[in-house]
Amino acid sequence: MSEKKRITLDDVARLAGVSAITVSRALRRPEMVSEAVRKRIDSAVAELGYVPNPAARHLATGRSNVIGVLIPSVTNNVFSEVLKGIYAASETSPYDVQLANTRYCANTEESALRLFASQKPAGMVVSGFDQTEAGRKLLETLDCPVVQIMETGEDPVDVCVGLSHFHAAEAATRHLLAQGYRRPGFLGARMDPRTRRRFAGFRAEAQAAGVFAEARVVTSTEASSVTKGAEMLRQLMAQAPEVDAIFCNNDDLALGALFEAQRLGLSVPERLGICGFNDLEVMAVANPSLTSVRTRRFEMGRSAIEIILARLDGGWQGPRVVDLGHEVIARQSTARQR
Amino acid sequence: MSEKKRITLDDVARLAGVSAITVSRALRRPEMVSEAVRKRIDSAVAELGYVPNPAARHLATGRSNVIGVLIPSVTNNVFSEVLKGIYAASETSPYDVQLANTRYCANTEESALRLFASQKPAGMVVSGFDQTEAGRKLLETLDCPVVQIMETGEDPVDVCVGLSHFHAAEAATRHLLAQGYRRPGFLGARMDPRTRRRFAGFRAEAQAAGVFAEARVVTSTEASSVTKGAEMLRQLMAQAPEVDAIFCNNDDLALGALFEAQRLGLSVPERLGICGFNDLEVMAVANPSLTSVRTRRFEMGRSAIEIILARLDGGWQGPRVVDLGHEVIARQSTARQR
DNA sequence: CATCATGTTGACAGCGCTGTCATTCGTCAA
DNA sequence: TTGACGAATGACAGCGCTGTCAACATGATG
Repeated sequence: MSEKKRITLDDVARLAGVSAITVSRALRRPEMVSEAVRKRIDSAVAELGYVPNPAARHLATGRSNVIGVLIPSVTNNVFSEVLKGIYAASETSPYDVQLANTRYCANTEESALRLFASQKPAGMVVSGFDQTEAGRKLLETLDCPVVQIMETGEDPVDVCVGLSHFHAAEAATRHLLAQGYRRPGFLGARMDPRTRRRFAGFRAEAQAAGVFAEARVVTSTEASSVTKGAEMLRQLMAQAPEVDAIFCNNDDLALGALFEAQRLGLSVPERLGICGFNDLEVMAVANPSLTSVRTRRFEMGRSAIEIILARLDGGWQGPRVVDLGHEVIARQSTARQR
Repeated sequence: MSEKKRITLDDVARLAGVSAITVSRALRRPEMVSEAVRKRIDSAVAELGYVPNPAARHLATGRSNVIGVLIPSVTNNVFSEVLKGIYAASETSPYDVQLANTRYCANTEESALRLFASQKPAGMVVSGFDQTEAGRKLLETLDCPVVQIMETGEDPVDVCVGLSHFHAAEAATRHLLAQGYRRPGFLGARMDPRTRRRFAGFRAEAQAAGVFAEARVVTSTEASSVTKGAEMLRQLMAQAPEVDAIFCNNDDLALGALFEAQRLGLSVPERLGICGFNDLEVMAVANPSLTSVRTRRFEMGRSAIEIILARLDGGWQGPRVVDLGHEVIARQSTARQR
């Protein structure tokens, strides 16, 4: 019943009455083959249901059709949006996306990178700018398009697509101050490089206004989560009860903080203003709805792939640094009467 | 500076003073090579930083090192947990996971399957039992371990790991009834096969108790989301205001429904009981905390890969149907005074 | 001492494809 | 008419690895 034998170029060639190499050309650069022959080949391909063997192609060309993607976490909501964009853009391309999880560890990233390098990827997508030195060098010698996502930076390996977390956090803090809050605090979990830059933005803005206090900062090295947000708010209220607003380094923390504030009987936004980061879907629906900073995660993933495809196709005319920007979405959780 | 040349088996062989094939063996079946030679080879490998070329191996063996994973959605929280399990279990193995998105469409799934088939995957993970006929046949002739995840079924292609959505929904409904709710409703988005089975479980249990009413069912073909949950509750309250409890086909809907209930001034759990499905992390922290049905999604992903690895390694002694079960986690949102 | 099983190593071909030539043939200018 | 040239096609080798089988050494056996 099931024919186990693989259908090869030769089979197609025989059926079409041409040589294998011509079939190969007809498939890859149809313009090099006369129309008559191309038609014969196309119908032979269809008749036999021929599918090229990527491994053989890889071996012959020394190039794989893999686009490697290095992200710190598969589960984090933020990255899952990015991934969605990546898959959306790559689906119709002849390239395969291959994911590796760096777990927020530069060394893990480096070894994953090394593994990808051995496959001669068609392109690479990596998160941020905080590679190890060897990792960075590896990326530079990879000889394929490399897109750094999640943030913007001065000197990308090749191209980067993201936003300035520092500026975004500044804007969020500015919003809190504009709403009349005067004793802002900060909740930050995981404290990866981008979280740290957000903290720096918060601090810079708060210090400029003369309202920064170390006691109103609660951080954790653990992963962020809704539960964590609740815990951290409790801790913050214990150590700095005067706090009147919080900037959370992401939406999970903000949501957890909201729930906990309700349990503690702190009215939001009157007694406590809450601002998250990323603007996950839940923020708009929560009760009260939660202020957040919108980041364009889906677009980040999508353009990363689109840039790679454009590069591979000859041209990418865009700039080396693509800033997708940010937008503070003010909602009930910071809508205090001034 | 950067040596572009690939290091091959031959290079290692030359340095170790043996033939290429011996190096190949030392790497794949060390027990077939004498200890002295193995040591020389190992140090040559280390010295040169040799990394095997998977494409060449694939071509020579006719087998790739790819484990194909077909899931309906990359973003859905449920699958991201499963993915995490998959990545966790495959990370240390020599196999590469490759993902394809079926978008809840059997035809998309079939063509992805066809693509994978052409790569001779080492193993396949697919979601559920609702393949097209051709898809099912393809899986059967794939000649590699195939694990169906997300649900249990009578006749898996090979092995399946999941739970009975019907029974889980029955249990949730039983819980609502045991809490004294008498006019239960159902909120269901996306209505994929598993959602439908959950609905069937809800209906069966409600009908058995004589409390099922078609008017208290709200469904949608759109994807589920927190926003959707809010919308659907509003619709339900409009068309069947007598409803006193809802079973939501997943947690996003339940959370959205909770927020909307608060906005509508419906007290939870007194006026309205809410039960979700999957027990995402947020359920325990919400205020009030939300009852849900815990499913072991991480384990599903992990065991799928473990089963494949065991199969490839010679033996998988376990059953063909692995039921990971379910557990109703009762929380405040259904804790009504009887 | 011949015989044989066992353990270790190597030679060789070939997986399916493509890069690099070489070849053929028709066309057009001189 | 001739030569030159470009377009279309093909022959061949080889990408890096492994399956198969042969060769060899070793020590046990009769």
